Amino acid sequence: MITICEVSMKYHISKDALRFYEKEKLIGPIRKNKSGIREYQDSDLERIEFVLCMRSAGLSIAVLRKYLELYDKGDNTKEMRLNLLLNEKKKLKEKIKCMNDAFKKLEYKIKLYQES
Amino acid sequence: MITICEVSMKYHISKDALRFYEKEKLIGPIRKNKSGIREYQDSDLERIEFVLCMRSAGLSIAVLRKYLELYDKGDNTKEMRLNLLLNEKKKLKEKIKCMNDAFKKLEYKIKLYQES
DNA sequence: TCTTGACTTAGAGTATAGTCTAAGTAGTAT
DNA sequence: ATACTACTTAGACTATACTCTAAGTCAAGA
Repeated sequence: MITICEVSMKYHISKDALRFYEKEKLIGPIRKNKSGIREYQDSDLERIEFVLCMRSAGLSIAVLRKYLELYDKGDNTKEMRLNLLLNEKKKLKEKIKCMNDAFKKLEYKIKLYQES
Repeated sequence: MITICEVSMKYHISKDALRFYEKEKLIGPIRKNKSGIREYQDSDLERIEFVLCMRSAGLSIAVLRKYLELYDKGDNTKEMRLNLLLNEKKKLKEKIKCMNDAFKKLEYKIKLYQES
């Protein structure tokens, strides 16, 4: 049972973003106390970690919602989920390759500056 | 002397984006013929390649404009340009590391699916 | 009791990076 | 001459992912 403020600090993400992710069904619905205040459980935190990790990899809100929707539908969506993940993995691999290439070019450009 | 259509196909980028980059001062101003049609020179293409490469690395339009602005101002902006590039390189390195971590987690997740 | 501060909501606003539309022009094909 | 196609412009619109605002509730401290 940890508050939105604590979750926000723990993961360096805004409270607004946490509520936004909940509205977009990436997490939650988070349990609320009698005053309507969110109380995050350990299971919520795991899901938040997963979402943040995948977001940092560039997976879109829409793709994550799709995945988590399937997940919540149960076991017979496993193959669809796997395919979705494989597809995202492929895209991510491309992207990383692309960024590595750009990184090398940037390094080279910097080297030229430092030589002159 | 190559047309916007050819440049667009060569680099797999829309004609709108090419005009947008020009408006944002990332490229050009591109020479135009007496009818007002753009005619891209080799030097334009080099700049386009640089811009696309850096965009694929995640450098923002604003950062690129800043860099190219300094570049067009001449030699005494060299140190500022170098610092700008070093800063972007640092950010890029972080981002790539972050994406690699996420990639590994994605792979692990996929492995779990494939084992079950 | 009153104020303070942190929370709540719905919905408006922002930043980034294009993308699309409308209206017009120029050169070519019939 | 007329139609067609590709180009031009300014400016409106879109998608994504938040971020902010306004109005209100609740619990605790002075």
